[in-house]
Amino acid sequence: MGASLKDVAQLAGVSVKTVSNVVNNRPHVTPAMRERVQRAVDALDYRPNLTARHLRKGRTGIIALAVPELGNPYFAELAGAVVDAAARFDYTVLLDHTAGRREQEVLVTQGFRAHVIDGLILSPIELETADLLGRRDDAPLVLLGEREYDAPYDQIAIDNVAAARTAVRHLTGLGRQRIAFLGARRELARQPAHLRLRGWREELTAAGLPHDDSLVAATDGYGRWDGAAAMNALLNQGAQPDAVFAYNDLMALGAMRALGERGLRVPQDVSVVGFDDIEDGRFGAVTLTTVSPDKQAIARLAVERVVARLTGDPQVEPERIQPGYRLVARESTAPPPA
Amino acid sequence: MGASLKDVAQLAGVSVKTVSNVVNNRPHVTPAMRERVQRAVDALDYRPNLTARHLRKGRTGIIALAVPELGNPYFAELAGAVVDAAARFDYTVLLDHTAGRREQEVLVTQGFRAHVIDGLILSPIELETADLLGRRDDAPLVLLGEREYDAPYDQIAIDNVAAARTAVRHLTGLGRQRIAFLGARRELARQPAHLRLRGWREELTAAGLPHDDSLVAATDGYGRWDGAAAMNALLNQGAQPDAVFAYNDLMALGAMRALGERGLRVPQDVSVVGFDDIEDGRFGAVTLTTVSPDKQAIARLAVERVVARLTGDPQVEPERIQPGYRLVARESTAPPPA
DNA sequence: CTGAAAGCGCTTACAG
DNA sequence: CTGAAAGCGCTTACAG
Repeated sequence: MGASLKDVAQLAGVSVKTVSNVVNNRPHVTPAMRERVQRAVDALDYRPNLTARHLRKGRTGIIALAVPELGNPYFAELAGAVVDAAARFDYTVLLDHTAGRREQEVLVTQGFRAHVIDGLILSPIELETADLLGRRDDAPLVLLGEREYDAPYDQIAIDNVAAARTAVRHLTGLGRQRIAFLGARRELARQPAHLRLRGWREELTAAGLPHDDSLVAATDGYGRWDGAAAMNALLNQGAQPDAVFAYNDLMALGAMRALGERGLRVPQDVSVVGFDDIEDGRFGAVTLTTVSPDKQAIARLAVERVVARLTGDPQVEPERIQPGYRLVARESTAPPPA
Repeated sequence: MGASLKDVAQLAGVSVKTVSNVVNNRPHVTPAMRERVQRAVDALDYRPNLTARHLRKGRTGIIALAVPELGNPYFAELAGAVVDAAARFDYTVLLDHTAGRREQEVLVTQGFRAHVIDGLILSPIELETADLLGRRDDAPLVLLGEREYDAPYDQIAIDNVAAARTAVRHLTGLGRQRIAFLGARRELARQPAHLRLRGWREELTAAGLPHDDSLVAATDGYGRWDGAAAMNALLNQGAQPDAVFAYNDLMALGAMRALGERGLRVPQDVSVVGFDDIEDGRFGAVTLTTVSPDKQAIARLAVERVVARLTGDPQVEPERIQPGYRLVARESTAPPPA
């Protein structure tokens, strides 16, 4: 067991209050006193017990971040950014993953870790508005990502419809006409890809192109494997897309692999656009064009929001904040030969 | 603020002890009493304050995991596995990243989070034995990965020399003779790739091949970009490898990209083997042969070890535990035409 | 089987 | 400017 404040006070021959003042760098302590206490602190290798401090202050200095899947580089990269952003506010990050399952998301949301975390940043997949409305835990909660909720919580998400339209416009601008969408959900009730699918539809309409449902592939998951499977399914059904807009980069990468296995060349035969701008997309045999959300901003805004709720006026209206994004054009949509 | 034990006791008309017993599922409480207390718990939506509980018990239920970089899928995948393994012991995981910098690693190791974490799992890059010997924090520490230390701590790492030899043997078995190694360190003093480089050398010798230092490329980092840069540097110096063994998959992926840009075909012209078995390697245009460490086992062993130190006899000798690995052959080393 | 009380290690009014 | 004391919300011997 380490030394306590009391031990230090005893050794230094002062009260615990004084030691506390020194340890917390409070003013109004004479240099000589500070020096004397510091010597005792060093001698005993004293380190404050944060648990006790937190019990006293009602704060732990820990923010939880709950993401669906750490194996998805998007969330891994985002988690790294959140850890950095939190560090700037002296918060540390406790990591959860929900596997995108509603029960897990609800659990996290209901504060099963009540009192150990000060706030929560959650990127939900299946969570419903009702789950949020039934929430009783009062730790600040900030939502990330494209699911839309009718509940009084801050949410950080880029404008997914507009971003998807930008991606599709990039494709139509290349002269592509049969643009497939990969990553709709089989179960319509739980539709995270909703907004991106809508963007696809809207932009096709704007371009005077039909939106052909036989070019929409549904999946259960959002990994490389799902992308490859969806691509194969489409091709097996006889679809002949000249472009693919995938729900995310992982699926786009899987789709490119599937296209390659069938001898279809990217970008000559099929242009491909993903979403997320994960590092993987920048180093493949064919680099991937993608919609790049500003992850640093997302992380920073989320942390700032949690901290603001923790320290500020709780009556401030919850907001929907939209960080920026940009389209990064790479080889997978290099212009086809004229 | 939520309700406390005391509030519940008051409402139920019993002592806090009894409530505590019920909440903690202790035996010897009559069903009627349990029922009565439970009703009060529900009415007040009482949830125990873990901070207080932990202060009392001296444990927090939190294990820290410190990795160099979450953006590296290997560590992201490993982190996911650690979170899962810890959950089975009712521990949650607090995530740190060190950027592979010695100061950060030392900081983490010296218990700057003393008393908030029960134990630490660290994957060091630059940490030195001396840093470990100077450690004063008494929270259990388990080391991960290939750095070798002469300090009394548990370490979980596959046999890197043997694993590297397996990779190189796979290459020599294909008839390759000029096998480059990517990922040595420029600064020799801090040499994480040490063991894999030794494996490369030993296996070449065993195969009766020279180990040509002009085929060894040094880097500062271990990402895709570093792999591409190292590959380019080698090629620019006039090296003509017919195979590449990279320190990790990320570098191998970067190298493949660089080879492709120069018109060198994988596997026809150059065979490539990586290390880590990250998912990215399974879905490129050319899938990547790799050494696949058993990540589930690594995570499980690390957590078990921390928990054992926490609950068991602290006098047990620190061990070096070697989980399994296997070579996964994929397209990047498909046999060249005879 | 249950109650009253001490104590984990801090911080913070309250005196002096 | 510093000291003595209460209290954050639990758990756990100790009585009864």
